[in-house]
Amino acid sequence: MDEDIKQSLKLFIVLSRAHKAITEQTNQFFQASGVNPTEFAVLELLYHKGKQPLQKIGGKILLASGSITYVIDKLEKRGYITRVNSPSDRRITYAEISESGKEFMAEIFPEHEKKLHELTEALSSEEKDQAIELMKKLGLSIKDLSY
Amino acid sequence: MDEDIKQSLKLFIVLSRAHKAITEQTNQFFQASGVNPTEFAVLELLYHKGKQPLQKIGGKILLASGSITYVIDKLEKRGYITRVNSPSDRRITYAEISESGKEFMAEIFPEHEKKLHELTEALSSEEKDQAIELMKKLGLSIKDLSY
DNA sequence: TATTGTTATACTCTATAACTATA
DNA sequence: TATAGTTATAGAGTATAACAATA
Repeated sequence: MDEDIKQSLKLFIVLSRAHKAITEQTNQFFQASGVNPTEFAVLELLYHKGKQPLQKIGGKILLASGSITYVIDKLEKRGYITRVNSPSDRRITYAEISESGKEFMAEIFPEHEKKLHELTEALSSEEKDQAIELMKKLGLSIKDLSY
Repeated sequence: MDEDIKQSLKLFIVLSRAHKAITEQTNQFFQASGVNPTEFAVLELLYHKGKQPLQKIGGKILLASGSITYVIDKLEKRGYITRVNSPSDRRITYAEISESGKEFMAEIFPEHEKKLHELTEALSSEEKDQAIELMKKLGLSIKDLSY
């Protein structure tokens, strides 16, 4: 039992280190591309899932409404997204990725993927499948616990 | 090859989610205990490895020297650590955990471990060993890459 | 000259609360 | 009344640069 607890701590430590090692690299890449991780997350959402109400973006990225306004303002000033009014409910504003934003993502997203591929090449394809299963199981179980 | 790239992206996503799910819980625990993750990291270092030069702490936790001063000031004000001069090199200041800091860690560290154990109980002991091996391999390989 | 730690300063990100407008 | 988004404000945390003390 005591060994089990140490094992769980160990898992947390190696998981954290692996995550940190990867995100240090990706964040550096984001920064070199002129966006921060939050902005990239918003752009990725809009790029892959289409336009979204600001409220919903806040829900996915876990940001308060005032903070969303701030992030969306920045992306809009940079020309990567536009605000679009909802015709059916005039309280709602959508954020939609612009042509310029699409070009930006079309350029950096494949690089991001490629970088991730290189960063994880220590694992074979089989090991990655194993790791995916284990991390999925772990992540999902905790999401369930948090209610 | 294209599938391999998608697989790597998938691994990054599930790894990030699992990590986020866990750290959300641990950070909440830290906050309830009155410290932030950085402060906990410093305390843990001093608790388990003994006193350290401020410079070295900054290296481990990845903080600039000015930021270290800020963090150490906070912990010192709370009475969890003390500054100790080095007799051999008068430029150096050690941070050392105080009795009060030890008591604090003696109380919360086992809780932290227990919490981690509960959070990871979706995985069997064998699965955890697998996950530990995979994450270790991944994390170490990236550290090697970053030189 | 180089290194350690401090000070002063500024910036980024996020949260909170009060507000407007719409429903 | 409740919801969506904005504005104004504040705070935490971090970085940078200039500095003093020491090596």
